[in-house]
Amino acid sequence: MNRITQKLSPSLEDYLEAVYRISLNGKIPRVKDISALLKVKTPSVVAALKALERRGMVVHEKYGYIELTRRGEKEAERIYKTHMVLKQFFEKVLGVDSSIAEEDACTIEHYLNQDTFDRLVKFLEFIETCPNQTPFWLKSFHHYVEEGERPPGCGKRNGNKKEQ
Amino acid sequence: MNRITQKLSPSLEDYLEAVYRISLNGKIPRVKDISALLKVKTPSVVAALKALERRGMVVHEKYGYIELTRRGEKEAERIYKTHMVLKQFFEKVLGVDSSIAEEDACTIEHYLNQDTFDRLVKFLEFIETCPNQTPFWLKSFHHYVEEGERPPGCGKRNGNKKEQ
DNA sequence: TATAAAATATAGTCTTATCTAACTTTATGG
DNA sequence: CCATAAAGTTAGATAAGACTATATTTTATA
Repeated sequence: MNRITQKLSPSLEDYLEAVYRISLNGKIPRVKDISALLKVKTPSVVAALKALERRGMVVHEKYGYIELTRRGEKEAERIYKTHMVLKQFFEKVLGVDSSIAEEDACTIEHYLNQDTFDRLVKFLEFIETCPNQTPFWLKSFHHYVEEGERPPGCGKRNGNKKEQ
Repeated sequence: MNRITQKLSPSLEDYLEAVYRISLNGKIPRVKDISALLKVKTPSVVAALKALERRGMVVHEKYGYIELTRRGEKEAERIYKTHMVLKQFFEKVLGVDSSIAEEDACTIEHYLNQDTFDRLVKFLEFIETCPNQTPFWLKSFHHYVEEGERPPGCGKRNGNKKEQ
């Protein structure tokens, strides 16, 4: 049976990511752990691992070890990074609850274009490298969300010079 | 056959949105238009319309008119709004190309939590209602993306007072 | 170390969503 | 007004991804 090169489906990406995350936690990934993490039954896991194996992403010996290949690890890393970036954005920028941010990140990670991802990374970078701990505009936005109006002094700088 | 109340699948949401968008353009939606818009074959459209009808979202008479129900229109509106908000964010904030922004919006619209959506709306609102045409920080971000470094004077305000 | 329990695997079913091929209805231009 | 083209529908195939029920293997324990 030849190897399949096609892009992974969202579902298979989830399984791959699960293997990766369990490994990150220092555990040896078992079918049961994956099934618990993704809330699916074990036969679904076995089927998915078989599909991932056909795609050269994991090695899975019957009743035995589950390991990422080089390719699988790189791919899982990419997905996981996207996940973390999205979660960070939802939580830290938009101020969404941690659990909802997690949920959204978990689905959207499969659909974000590379370019969009790159720019989102830059956006977070831009915020983090601000000379202030948290940029004033971001504090203002959070104030705006909580109070329904901009804080005093927000947007009083550059442009709109008449008002300064 | 009883009506199904379950949430629509991403695929059905796409069909519903397609009907809505064609109607918005002042056209009477035809199977062929939907198939062209979504790049699927006409039998897929017919099957989807049947499923949407079972869910009380459209009325479709054989060989005849396709119309949104009240419920269908409300739902389509919600999806379309999400689409537009996402596209706006990708394009205007992140600076992603129009076609990629469209593509990402088109998939992600199906997966965004209400709360995340609400905050994204507020975020765009926050930007649009800035006393300046475009907030300084947003210009700075775009500069940062283009040039690889923050423009002079970025982040020199409030907090970090020692450096001011 | 035999056996029960836990983990894993297989077989087979169901649903969703797509397709192609073939058929039916509607629209249109001589 | 009717022949033919265009549009729409039906039937049947296929693939993915989940499930249940059952079988098999491994592990733990009495």
